[in-house]
Amino acid sequence: MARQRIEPESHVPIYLQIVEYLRSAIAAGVFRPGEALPSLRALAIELKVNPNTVQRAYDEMDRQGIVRSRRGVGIFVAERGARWARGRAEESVHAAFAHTIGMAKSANLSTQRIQDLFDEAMNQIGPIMEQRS
Amino acid sequence: MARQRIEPESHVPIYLQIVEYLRSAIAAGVFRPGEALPSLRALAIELKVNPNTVQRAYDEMDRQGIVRSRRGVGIFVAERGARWARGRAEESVHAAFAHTIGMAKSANLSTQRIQDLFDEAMNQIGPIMEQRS
DNA sequence: CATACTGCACTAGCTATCTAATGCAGAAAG
DNA sequence: CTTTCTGCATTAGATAGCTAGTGCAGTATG
Repeated sequence: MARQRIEPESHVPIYLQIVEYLRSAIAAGVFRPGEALPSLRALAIELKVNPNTVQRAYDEMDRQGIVRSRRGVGIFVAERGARWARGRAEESVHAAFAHTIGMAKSANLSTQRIQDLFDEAMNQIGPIMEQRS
Repeated sequence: MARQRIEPESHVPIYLQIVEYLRSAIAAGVFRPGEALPSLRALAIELKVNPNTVQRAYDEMDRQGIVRSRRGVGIFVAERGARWARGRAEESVHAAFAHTIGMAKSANLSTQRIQDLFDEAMNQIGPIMEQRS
C-alpha cells in the first residue's frame, strides 16, 4: 500500500510524515474503523525506516485518538477515527492553502496570478489519479 | 519591517524561514537591487533570534546569488536578485499548491471540495491586505 | 507447552539546528 | 588614529530526531 511517500530530505520529521500519510489513508477509507494497520516492523520495512520511528508515529496517532493499540495483537483504527481523520484532512488542506496564499501575498503576487498558479497545479495533479501499485 | 514571521515551533529551520521571508520581501520590492539588507545584529534583535542564525540565512542567500556581502559594509541585494526572487517565489507557491492538492487527493477529497477550500482560503486571506506597521 | 507473531521499553550514538559568547578583520566617520 | 559600525570565524552546550540493537511482555496458533 505505502508508496514511498516519505521524504527523508524534508524538514518535517519522518514520524509526522507517517502520521499524515496514514491519516490520509484512513480518511480515504483504505483502512476502516476496527481494521488493523500494518504492524510496526512491517511498516518499517515497507517505508524503509526504523521501527522506532513508526512506533513514534503510532504513539502520536494513539494520543490523537485516531487508533487504539492492543499489545500483542496490533493497532486498530478507532471507531471515530475515520470521521475525525476526514475532518482533520480538510482542516490541514485549508490551513496549507491559507499559508501558501499568505506567502504569495507577501511576495506581492497578484490575486489573479495566485489563482493561475493554483489552476495550473490543479490541472497538473488533477488528471493524474491512477494508482501505480 | 519584519513582523515576527518567524515561528520557532515550526519544523522548518529558522534560518530557512528567514531566507523565505527575505526572498519574499525582495520579490515584493521592499529591498531593491543595490540596497542593503538589515545588518546581522540588527535583524537578529528584530527577529529575536541569535545572530549566528541570521548569518546562516545570509550565507544561504549568498550561495543562491540573491545577495552579495561586503565585509565591514553590509549585505546587498544582487542585481539579478529581485527578478530571481520573484521567479523563485512563484515557483515555490506553485510547488506548495501542488503538494497540498496531492495531499487532498490522497485523502480522497473531491476536486470540487478542494476548489471550495481554496476559494475559502482566498476569501479569508485576500481582503486582509493592510499593513500593520 | 513452544513458536511466532504483536506492541513497547531502553540504551547508545549520530546529525542538524539553535543558542551563547568571544573575538578578529575590514570599512566608514570623527 | 580611534571609535564604531560591518561581516565572519570559532568553540561549546542543549535539544530534537533518526538509527541500531536488545530484550521483555502480551497474544494467538499449533
